[in-house]
Amino acid sequence: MATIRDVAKLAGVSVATISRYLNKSGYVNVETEQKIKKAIEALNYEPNAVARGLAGKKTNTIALILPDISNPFFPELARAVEDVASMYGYTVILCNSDDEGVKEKSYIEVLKKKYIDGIIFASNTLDSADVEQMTKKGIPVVCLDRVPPKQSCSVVRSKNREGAKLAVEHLLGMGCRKIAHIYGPQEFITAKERLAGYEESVKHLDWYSPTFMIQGDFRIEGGIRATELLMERHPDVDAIFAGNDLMAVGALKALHRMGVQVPGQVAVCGFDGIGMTEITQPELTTVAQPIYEMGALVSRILIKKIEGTLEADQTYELDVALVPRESTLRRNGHESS
Amino acid sequence: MATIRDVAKLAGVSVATISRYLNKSGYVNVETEQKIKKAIEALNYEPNAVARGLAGKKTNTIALILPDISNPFFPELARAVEDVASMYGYTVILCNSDDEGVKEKSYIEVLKKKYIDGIIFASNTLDSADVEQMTKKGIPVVCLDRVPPKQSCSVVRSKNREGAKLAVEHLLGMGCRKIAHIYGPQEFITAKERLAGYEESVKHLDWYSPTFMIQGDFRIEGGIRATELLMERHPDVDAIFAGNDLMAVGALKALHRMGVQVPGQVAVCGFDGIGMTEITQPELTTVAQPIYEMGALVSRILIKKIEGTLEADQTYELDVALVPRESTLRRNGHESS
DNA sequence: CAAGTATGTGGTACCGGTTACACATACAAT
DNA sequence: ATTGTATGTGTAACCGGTACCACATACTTG
Repeated sequence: MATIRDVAKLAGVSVATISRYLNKSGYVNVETEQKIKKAIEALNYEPNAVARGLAGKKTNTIALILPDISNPFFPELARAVEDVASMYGYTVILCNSDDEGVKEKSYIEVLKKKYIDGIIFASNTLDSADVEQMTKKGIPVVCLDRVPPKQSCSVVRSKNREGAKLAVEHLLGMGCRKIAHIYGPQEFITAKERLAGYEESVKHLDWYSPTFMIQGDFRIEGGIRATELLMERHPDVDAIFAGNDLMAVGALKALHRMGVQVPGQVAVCGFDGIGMTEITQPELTTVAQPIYEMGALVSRILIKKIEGTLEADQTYELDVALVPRESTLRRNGHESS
Repeated sequence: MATIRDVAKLAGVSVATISRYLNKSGYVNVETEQKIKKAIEALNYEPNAVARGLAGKKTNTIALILPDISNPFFPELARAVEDVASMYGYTVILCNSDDEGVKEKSYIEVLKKKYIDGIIFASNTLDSADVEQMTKKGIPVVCLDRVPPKQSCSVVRSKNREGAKLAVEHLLGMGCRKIAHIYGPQEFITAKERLAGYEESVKHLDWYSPTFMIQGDFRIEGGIRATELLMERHPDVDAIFAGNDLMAVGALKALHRMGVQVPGQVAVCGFDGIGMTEITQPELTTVAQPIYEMGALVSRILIKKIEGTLEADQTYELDVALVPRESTLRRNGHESS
């Protein structure tokens, strides 16, 4: 591998000139430029990114810390992040935290040592102190969907509360009368907000009772168990709004096992808009987040922060959209109990 | 951030000694060791990975090049790769090639400049010349499921041909009489081998005809179209073996739309064992590859190659297993045509 | 007692870039 | 003629480590 000094020698100029040429910083004579071009060509020279990183403290690398890439929500997000990053010349490091603080911290340690340019957090646990510490040290951070208590970094999120309301309204519009909610772990702000949105939408209804709200775990298994519990407790529910799609899938599975017709007897609505919702039978109505857009946005924001094009930290709230599918399809408003 | 020179000064020794201490290379007196420890503690010193990379040409970073992380086969794989990598102190860079040679090459360029320690290819296009060129330059490469023509690197794959036979035998055992196959793009060796396995298993049967083999695209959409075509051409098939799970899902969808009962009228079997197979209705029988194990293995092999613990390139063939589920469940052997 | 070996440490070149600064020249404005 | 500004280039320190080599001691061993 040729080095910048080889190029300098061959072109008959100094390394400084080569460097200026490469980075388009400072003056370079047109003729000199030609000579340099030829030399680079001849030597097949490629500047060494590590040396650049050391000298310039910039590695063109960002990290994406998420709970688990095998969670179906994240692949699309990761794809978006990487697409945008590579468009801007950045490389993406993947980290699975399992939502464990210890793992997150240890990743951060390593990433700092590697002069990573910035971090995207789609993982939960770290508090605003951690984030502040990062930004203090000059490492830009952008959070996704999980807000540190005090606003200490840019955040991209979507309208969970509104989404939950959309879901409830849709179900009501479909003629459902008793709508239960399976909510996710309350450490997750998304779970909390969706629950809040649900509660707000239904608390004024005459059938309302806290017993219609059941805890799940944001995974299929938890959706199954919650549904079993729910149907035992309230055989009269005619709709389930799950806090995410995985639990909705669980609900579908559980109902199917119990021989309950979906949407005939019970309608089911999820949240997130992951691809899975299109392959269930019946296909799942869901409140879709613009997952790809979120990833692309979060990536773009991070890069802007890195490159100094972005001033203040900001929160970006993206719209969600109800995607009506078969799992909530009812002919008219009067099939319920 | 403290540097090694700061530590040296505080501990009253030279940087060489600090370096020896850090890397456990060469002698360090026990007392000196104590002093160094204290100094490191006091300064909160963390060795700079980039500087190390430059000096030692080792970055403790590997790259995973795959077609698309949003393809449901890959998240689990990526997770396994990253788990093992992080266990050994390596960091993983994610690259989506979309199976396009241009993108692959451009990733490789960047990765080389970054002194990446090794690459895992789960992407298709590059030929053995490319791979050889890499290994010549000292960058270890391990391929997954996609074999370069000439063995020029270690390969992890699974028994596609045998898997296809398992599938056919299973379907025959379930009493199916006319088994069709939707095969994937023949650029993929996996598609080719599965098709070959199918053909071998059925060609001696009296109903055998090439018209039972239909091209798909390894995605849901292609599975749907292939199934439509197939059912039109052969309304008498009673089983579909799809070359991967996504196409099997497509088959399921298409059959459902046509009002064909699964498994009653047509049994469906997939290949891969992705999570999706458990959420379809009916749940999908599939020939499962040990996806996580494959990822873990490929990662472990790469790291061994990097660290020189591994001598010769080798091909690892992993077993597949038929996972019988509802989509092929038939009471007895005589429901067919 | 001389030579050999294990232990312990420091000096410094090097990895391959970036960049501050000094210096040189050309041309325009005062 | 003098000052100023834009253009163009080179020297060398620096980023923060690694590692080769020289050198100093302390014990063995023949």
